[in-house]
Amino acid sequence: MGIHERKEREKEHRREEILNAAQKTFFEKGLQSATMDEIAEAAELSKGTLYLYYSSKEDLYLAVMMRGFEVLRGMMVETISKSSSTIEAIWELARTYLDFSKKHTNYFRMFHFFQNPSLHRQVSEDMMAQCNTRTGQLWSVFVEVFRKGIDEGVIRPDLNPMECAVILWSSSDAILTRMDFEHERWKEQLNVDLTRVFFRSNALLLQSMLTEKAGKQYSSVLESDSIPQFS
Amino acid sequence: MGIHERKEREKEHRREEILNAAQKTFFEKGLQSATMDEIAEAAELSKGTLYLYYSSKEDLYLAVMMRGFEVLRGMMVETISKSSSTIEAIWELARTYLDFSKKHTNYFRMFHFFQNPSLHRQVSEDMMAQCNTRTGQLWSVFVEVFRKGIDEGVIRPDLNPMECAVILWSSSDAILTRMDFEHERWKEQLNVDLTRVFFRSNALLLQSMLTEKAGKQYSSVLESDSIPQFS
DNA sequence: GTATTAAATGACCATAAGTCAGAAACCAAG
DNA sequence: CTTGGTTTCTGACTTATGGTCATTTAATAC
Repeated sequence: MGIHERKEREKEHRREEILNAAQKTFFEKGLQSATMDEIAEAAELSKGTLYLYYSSKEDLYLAVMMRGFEVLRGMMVETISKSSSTIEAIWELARTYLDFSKKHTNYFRMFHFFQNPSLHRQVSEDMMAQCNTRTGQLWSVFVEVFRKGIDEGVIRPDLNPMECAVILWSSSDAILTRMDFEHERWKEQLNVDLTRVFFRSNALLLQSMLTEKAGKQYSSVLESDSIPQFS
Repeated sequence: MGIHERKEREKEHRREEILNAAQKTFFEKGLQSATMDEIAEAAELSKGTLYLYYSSKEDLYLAVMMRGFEVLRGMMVETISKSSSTIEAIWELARTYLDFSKKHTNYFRMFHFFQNPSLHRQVSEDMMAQCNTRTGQLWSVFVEVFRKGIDEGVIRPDLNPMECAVILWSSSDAILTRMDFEHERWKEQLNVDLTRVFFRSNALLLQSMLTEKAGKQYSSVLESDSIPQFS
């Protein structure tokens, strides 16, 4: 009988509907200000039902956030497929994160909640484990590119691909976060264009990561005073 | 008459006592879990009184955080005074931030709440302005060192001191945050030592920031596979 | 048609930030 | 010392909200 299967599908569908309602509400109001009653109303369900599918507001928030991981991963994979060299791929992956932070700011902001466990109050072990698996997938995309770069002899062999990934990603993330919240303030009060700083920072890091050989090839691009352009 | 002055002093003293109680409570429980009733009890005052001195829990939290700014600024100024060259000063300032994040983790974590306005619900304009003034003081310490480096010809003249400061600070901050929350996970599951990554990241950035002349002088230090050591 | 299981409900509970009318403490003047 | 006014403090109360659970409703099996 297919009844059991149909019920499974309906259950999954309900989970998705709740997620849609939650996403809409969280995007509009943020984690703190969105209430479970609002989400329930948006989902046309009672509050109690939400708790049959997600064990806390924070879990629900992280479930929405994971959609962001998927979006970002898709963008990253596409970027890699379009790049014609490993160095270009690394450069463009960082730019992809910039694009993501601008087009999907709501997801981008959600990441910070996940990354800062001191903000967690009701996050379940299970949800945390799921999120960690997903971030692992993201990391591996990025790490692989560096590994390839080292194999090809364009990235310094004394560097560890994982280290490179952490360094470039962390620095990008930090600047994008600042950009998100204070782009105007820095621009107007301090005359600093954080977008420019973002590319500058990546150029400086990448420059130091290149082998001597690759350095000669790419130095003119990376040292340009305008934003480096590969393609 | 000195009555008015005495009352002012007492009022200031009360403010400090409340801050002490709040610090103790926030350090133990964090922003979310600490309650105003607990803080009131620790301060041996009623909850209502707290609101005569601070207009919200979040304002009180930020008031505690600003003590952290002062501690960090003191450490930074001392580091500069002990450094025998500008490059060493830059390097050691980053290390100082590492030390701060380890010795004063509670303050360090508070900084993230301040830097992420999407977490703010009841922060007053006034408190925000005070915090911004203080961070401005911190930035200027760091920016001045870069300016000096450019003047001395050891930092590339095509770089802007403010940009350099943002880049090095942001990247340090991001790695220290990861270290704070996931040092063990990265060490054990991925065999990545984030402390090493921290120094690596700074070495890579600083290397690219140096002028050719200074590069020759410092390259051996910055390219060493162990943690660079200036003094 | 009836029993059993699954899904959904919403009144209810507990917690906690913030308020405010009144109490208490303090002070100056007579 | 007393009185009246001012400042400071209090804690019961209001309001908001995350999470629960006994009960209802719906679906399925027999």
